[in-house]
Amino acid sequence: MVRAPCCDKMGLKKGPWTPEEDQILVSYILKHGHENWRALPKQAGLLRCGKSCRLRWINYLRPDIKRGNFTLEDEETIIQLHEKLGNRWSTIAAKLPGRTDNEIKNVWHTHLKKRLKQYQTKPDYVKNNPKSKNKIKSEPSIPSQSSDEVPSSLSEVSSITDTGDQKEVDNIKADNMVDSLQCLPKIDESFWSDNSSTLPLNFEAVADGYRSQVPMFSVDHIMVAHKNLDDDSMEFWYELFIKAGGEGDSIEQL
DNA sequence: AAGACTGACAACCGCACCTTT
DNA sequence: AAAAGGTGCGGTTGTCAGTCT
Repeated sequence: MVRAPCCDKMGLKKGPWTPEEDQILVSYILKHGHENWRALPKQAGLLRCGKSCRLRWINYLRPDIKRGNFTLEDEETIIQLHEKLGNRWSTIAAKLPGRTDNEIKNVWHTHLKKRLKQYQTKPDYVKNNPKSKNKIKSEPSIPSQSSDEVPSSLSEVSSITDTGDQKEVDNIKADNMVDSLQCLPKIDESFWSDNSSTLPLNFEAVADGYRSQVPMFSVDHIMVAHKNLDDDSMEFWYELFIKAGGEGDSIEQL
């Protein structure tokens, strides 16, 4: 089946997104969700293709995205998973909540691949001598082939990919999704009246649940969903929230 | 000071898979 | 069962800021 690229249509904008476009997209998704990416730009009044909107939302605008530097632990996880899974960035991203496949892919190509290469060219006595560990503190550890030293989930993935059984890999993916969803609270009335500090930060899921169950956002819910945001980000999201039809007090009053 | 180079990251493209008709 | 359309994924490119010469 041959399909014309969706952006070939005349008049569709390409390239970097402007803050105005971001605002339109976020505001639209907060209000209506994203059931149909292809139809979304037209309905939202954006001169972009659906694919571009989806990418922008997933890689940049989604509120549950962790911005900023990767920790050493994150980097080690990526290296280990890459060792097991290869370039399956979305599967790797599923293991790192808040990180996107694109971000991980970029980090791999710009930092980790290079660093791993440097590490692998180090003499064996540097790699193997425990006393030299401090000297190479910033270097990622080479993943062990021993299953004893690999987290159970990793050895599981390893054994599955070794057999090349795609179905089982997909099952693991699905399990990861289930794990993520289990971290979310049940969204009912008590959820919205209880500002528990253990609430998750997956705003997309929270918003989806909220949209389907409650008629209008309240600023308390945004605060709950975004309790990890700094003041500037909070203000940004609050403005969008109000534009999307939300109701509530100003941030300063909370 | 200015042009060249490099690294980081956002965004695009094409393909494959999945779902719907 | 097959065609059509939508979505997700991975590879690649484009852009921009910082550094070097």
